[in-house]
Amino acid sequence: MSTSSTQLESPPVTCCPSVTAAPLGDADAAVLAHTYAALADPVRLRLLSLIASSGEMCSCDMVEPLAKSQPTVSHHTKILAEAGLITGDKRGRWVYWSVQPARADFVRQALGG
Amino acid sequence: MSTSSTQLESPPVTCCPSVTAAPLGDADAAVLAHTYAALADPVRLRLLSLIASSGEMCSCDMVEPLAKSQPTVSHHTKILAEAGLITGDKRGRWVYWSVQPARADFVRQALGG
DNA sequence: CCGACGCATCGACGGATGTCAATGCAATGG
DNA sequence: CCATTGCATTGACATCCGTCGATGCGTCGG
Repeated sequence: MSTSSTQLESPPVTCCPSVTAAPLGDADAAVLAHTYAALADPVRLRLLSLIASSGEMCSCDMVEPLAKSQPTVSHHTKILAEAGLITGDKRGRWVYWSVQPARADFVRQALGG
Repeated sequence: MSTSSTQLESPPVTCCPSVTAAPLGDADAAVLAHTYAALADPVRLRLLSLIASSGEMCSCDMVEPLAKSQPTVSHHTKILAEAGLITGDKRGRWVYWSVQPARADFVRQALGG
C-alpha cells in the first residue's frame, strides 16, 4: 500500500514570471535561478529523463544506470524534488519517483513560451 | 556602422535532445546542463530579461540596473553568449546585446514541449 | 527478535563559480 | 598625439556544489 509521499518544502508559487516580458525583479529572478540550477547538472538531467521515460522509478534502480553512489543519487533526487520537478512516493522500503509535469510547464513558460 | 559581431564558440548543435522522451545520453546531458547553468543565476536572468525587454541593449546601460561591477556584467554576458542565448554586436566603442530566440526555443523544447 | 535491505544524513574533500579591484586594449574625440 | 571612454581579461578570494565513505533510521523476511 502507498504510504505518505515524500513532501519537501515546495518552491514559492510566484505566478508566471517571464524572462522575456518585463525586467525580472530580484525575487522572481532568485526563484527561477534556483529552479534552473536544479536542471544545470548532467546527472540530474539523466536522472530526470530516466524517471520521465519510465513513468515511475525506484531509487534502487537508478544507481547503476547513473554510475553514481547511492548517497549521490539521493542528493540529486532531493534537489529535483525541492525544485518541484519530481515527487517521491514511499511504498514499503522503496521510494518511487515520478515527474511533476506542471512544474516543467512552469519552467518552460518562464522562457517566454 | 556595424562592425563584426562578437562571435564566441557556439554550443554544439546536437539536434533536439529531449529530457522526457528517452533516457538522455552523457553527451546530450552535458550540453543541456551547460545551457541550463547559464540560466541558473539571478543576475544573468535579470540581465537576459533586460535585453529581452529592450530588444537591444548596450553593456554600459546594464551596470546600473544590475547593481554589479562592470567586470561582473562582462563576465555574465560572456556566459550567456557562450550558451548561445544572446549575441553581442560591437558598434563603435559600444557592444549591443540582443537575445537569440532560436536558442531559447531549443532550451524550452528540451523540457518536453 | 535479528539480520538484511533501501534510503537519508553527515562530514570531508576537491573543483567550480560569483564577485571585485587592477590592468590591458581598442576606439573615439579634442 | 594623447586623454578618455567602453569593454575584456587577469588575479585573488570567499562561497557553493558534486562526490563518496561512514553512519543512522525505518522496513521487510526469516
